[in-house]
Amino acid sequence: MSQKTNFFKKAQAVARQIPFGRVTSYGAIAHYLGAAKSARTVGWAMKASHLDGTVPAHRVVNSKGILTGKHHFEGTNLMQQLLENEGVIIENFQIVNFQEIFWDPTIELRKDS
DNA sequence: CCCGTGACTTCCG
DNA sequence: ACGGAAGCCACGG
Repeated sequence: MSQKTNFFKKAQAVARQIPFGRVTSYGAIAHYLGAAKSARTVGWAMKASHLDGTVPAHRVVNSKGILTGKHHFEGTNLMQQLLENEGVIIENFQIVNFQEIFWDPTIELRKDS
């Protein structure tokens, strides 16, 4: 199986399921995976996912809605531009309507049909 | 094999 | 309420 690392694979899977115009946090994904303290590893997966090009890592920010990983993207404001392009309001590299567009996998991806 | 780093979060004092 | 330290997982040297 290609599942070298469940955490990595799962984090990428969740990030990939993020709907358009929505954002989430590392902790939310980590908590959904059952490891709230492993948020850093989620960010690692984002980096790898970004290299993979199949996961919208620009939709993933920290708990404060700040584009922490913007510096890891191409250029400097690419991440912000992508989010704004989706209708996300960002000010000073921070999502203004973060709570409004926050997408929680623990709630949205609830096994509850 | 051991140590350090990293796009974070939570707990303890 | 604020500040500092620990925790967790994976990868690189």
